[in-house]
Amino acid sequence: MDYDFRSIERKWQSYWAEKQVFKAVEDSSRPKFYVLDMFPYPSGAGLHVGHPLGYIASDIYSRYKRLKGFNVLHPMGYDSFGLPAEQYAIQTGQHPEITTQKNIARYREQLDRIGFSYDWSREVRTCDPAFYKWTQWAFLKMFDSWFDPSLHKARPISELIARIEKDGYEDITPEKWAGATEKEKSDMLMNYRIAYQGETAVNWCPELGTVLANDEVKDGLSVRGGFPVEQKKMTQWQLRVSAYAGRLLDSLESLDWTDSLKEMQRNWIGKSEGTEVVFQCGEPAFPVTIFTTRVDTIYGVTFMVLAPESELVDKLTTPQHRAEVDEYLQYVKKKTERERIAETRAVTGVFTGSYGTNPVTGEKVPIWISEYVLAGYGTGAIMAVPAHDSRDYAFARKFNLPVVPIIEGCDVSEQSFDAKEGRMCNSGFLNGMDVKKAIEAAKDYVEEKGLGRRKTNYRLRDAIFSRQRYWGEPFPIYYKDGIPTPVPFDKLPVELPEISEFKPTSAGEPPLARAKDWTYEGYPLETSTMPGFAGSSAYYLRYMDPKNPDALVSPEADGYWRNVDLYIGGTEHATGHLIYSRFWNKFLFDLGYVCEDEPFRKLINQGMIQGRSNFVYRIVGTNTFVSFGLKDQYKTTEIHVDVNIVRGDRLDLEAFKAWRPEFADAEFVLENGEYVCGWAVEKMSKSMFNVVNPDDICEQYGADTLRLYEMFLGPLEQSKPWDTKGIDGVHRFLKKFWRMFEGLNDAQPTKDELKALHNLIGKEQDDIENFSFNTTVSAFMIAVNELSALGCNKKAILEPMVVLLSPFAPHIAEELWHVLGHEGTVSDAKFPEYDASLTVESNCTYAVSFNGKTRFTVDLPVDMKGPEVESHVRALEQTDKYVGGQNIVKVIVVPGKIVNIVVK
RNA sequence: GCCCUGAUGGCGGAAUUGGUAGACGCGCUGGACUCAAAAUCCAGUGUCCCUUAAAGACGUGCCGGUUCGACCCCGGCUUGGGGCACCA
Repeated sequence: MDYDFRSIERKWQSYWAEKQVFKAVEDSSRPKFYVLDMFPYPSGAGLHVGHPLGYIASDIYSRYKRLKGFNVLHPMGYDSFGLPAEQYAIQTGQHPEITTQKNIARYREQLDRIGFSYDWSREVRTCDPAFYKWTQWAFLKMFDSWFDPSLHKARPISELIARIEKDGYEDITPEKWAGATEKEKSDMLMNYRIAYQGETAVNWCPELGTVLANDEVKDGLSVRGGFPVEQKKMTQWQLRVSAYAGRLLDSLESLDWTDSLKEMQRNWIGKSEGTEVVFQCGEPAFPVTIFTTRVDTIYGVTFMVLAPESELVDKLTTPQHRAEVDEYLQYVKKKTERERIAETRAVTGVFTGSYGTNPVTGEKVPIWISEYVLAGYGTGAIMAVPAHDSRDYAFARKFNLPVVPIIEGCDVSEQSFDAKEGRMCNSGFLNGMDVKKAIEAAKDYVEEKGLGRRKTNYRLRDAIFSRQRYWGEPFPIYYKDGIPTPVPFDKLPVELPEISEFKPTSAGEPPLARAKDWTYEGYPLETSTMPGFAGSSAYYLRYMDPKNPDALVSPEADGYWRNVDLYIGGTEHATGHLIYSRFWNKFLFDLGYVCEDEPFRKLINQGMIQGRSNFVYRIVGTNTFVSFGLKDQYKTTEIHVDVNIVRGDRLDLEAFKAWRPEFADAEFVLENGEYVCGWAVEKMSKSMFNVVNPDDICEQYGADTLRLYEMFLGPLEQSKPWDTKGIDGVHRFLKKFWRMFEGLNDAQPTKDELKALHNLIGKEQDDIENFSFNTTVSAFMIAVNELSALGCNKKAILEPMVVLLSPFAPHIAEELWHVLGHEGTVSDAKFPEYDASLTVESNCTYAVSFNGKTRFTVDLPVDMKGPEVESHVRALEQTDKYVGGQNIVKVIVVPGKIVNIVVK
């Protein structure tokens, strides 16, 4: 009987689907385990062989956990709102809904062929109104909340109102509040809401006609599409993510994520502890607060700088300098973000004509304006210490401002001295102190004298939440007499309206402005939509209770599944989705809707699978192609050739002629009768003709082979090129395993057979827990080689082997499970018990050497590990028989060979 | 510029974390089976010296150090990948 993987896989895939084998049901008698994949955006191109890598890994882990007795939740869905579908709609007029549904169907088909153990009854789609109802709900909850800085958590806005009415809050007195109009009250509260509307400089992408979040922009270009992005001041919905910066940073500690990913988040959040200091500025003088992390350098201040966008610019510009300043502001305004990056570190600026007073020295320093100071960070104003800050230094040199060093012996003739080391000088009460001490002493001094206070700043900005687009969640907000007002919860969802065209209106309004009757109770609804990350921020919660019409997730379901135990996905979401989701979850946690503060306990980033491209070499001016080894004898051009007509770097000549009409009459210069192609590792993409479709692999080798091979390719977290060449090895292994079931018998296993099996059990358990799937596959091959060399076809050995294989190659495992005479499914089996004593021989004689010379022999159990052997030999030492009273420092064992004893 | 991260045969990669470097797979070479091919099986396969073997020497990007012992730890480079980049 041959290994007919096609019919086996078809059979078991439909069995799993019909019997709903992987349906997860809350069950408090069993421990839960939640394994999640980052759900895909269903693009038109379909899946290539690189996409399922993480899905296969998470599936193996899920199936393994099931064998270990866990109640596993392993769902899948689609992140189905987004720009590509809408861009496609604008070009073709095809409704995004239609293309999205089509792409989802195609994705599902491809996923199903690989044999995943998803509970499809829990599928979610972010573009489904029943799903985005809860995205809108969360937004309204944020609108209806404020961040209480004394509690460090979100509270209902009603509590803030009560507090204002009673005692006032910040600059809102009870009298001011009582006398305000509805509109004025709404404006005041906007400054505190977690979801709020505010005017800020935003990333505006004219080509896409929308604003973008910081993580959606790279090098001044949009991540989607690569279009230029410029800074523009606009009123937009925003989420007060920055309020959570401290908590997002602190609880990073508790997460089981890779260091590099945590580091990326730390950098993105960008905590810096410093001091705010007040300088009296202008004429007549008024206070200006600056932020610095180096108050200790305050004696070295020789000028101040304002951001061009700062409100202080206008106040501090003297009439004599007005024209010059205006000209500079115009110049800055015209520049796009991209130009700013292109002219890196071009030093520009202008003098305001005003002076500020150093509160410590009483000295007057000039106030300048420069684009190197950012309006959005700190206070938009700085004190400049050119001797000890490289940016201030460059500015001082350009505009001939004085440079005053305040650290003993530092040389500032060529560059600034930025290091926080040395001894202070020229600094009054700080003189003689070590810099690190001086930083603290200066902070204390400033606070004591009432000149300023300690302050922690974060780089993390609030998230811009509006997109001037169609294919996203509509805001449940309408404008009643110009006041943003929430649509009541029981009227959610606010469904996306049908529109005729998906472009912005000619007046530049978002596409929703085209919708007929886009109103609520006669008032206009918000016309922008939510960004892509809105729908993906809480989807993992919805999987816990996907059909619930009354809550995002019921307290029962949430209390059982709690949070994601294992999350697998790409590193590209490090500063986007993974920050927003954590923020979103913390917000819901504050309000008591979820029971865990963090959404993803452990996170693994799978590496990318790159493409391996092949090339042919056409002799210039001909239609003759020369083989790789001979190409240097001719003048050739390198042409990408479809990797699917190349096998082992040998070109299929007939397939090549049929590939493109222009190659139909191609001629070849061969070496040893073959055409050898060149190759290179590149990104997997259509244009490189190196895309390998998982469907083709499933057709040719089967899903089990694909799964094993993707894991065998290398460590999960590492990027590696796909090379179909090696796949025969794992396919051969499966065939070999299959053949072992011919002549199955009930004989008692021998010791060697048991050893091979238990070695594998131990190895697989360790490896899977460490996500080292590639070495597990190797271990399997070793075990099967050993067992087949022993001629083993005994049930007692093969039955546990089938269970061990089932997470990796589930289809063949199910089939063999039935060959062994079982009913039901192998996923109901138990993971075999590991008996360590079986994997080793009882005793072994070692030569004991000291400094390379054999001293004596000793009998030791071979499974003794280093420390055990050490204590064993130490015990021998007590008898004074072996080492002659010398002190043993360390004992090293190499099985079957030498024990090296280090003595003192 | 700063922060992560990697570098091991012809190739993908192992190495119990300081203890036999190169597991496993691919490829290659030779052999068995076959009229032949495919499939399958067996043997060999880091480099150098050598007709071969034994034996030996060398060998984990480079230079140096610690150690009885280093792919692993320390210092200094070279280089691939990723992230951040006027954040005061």
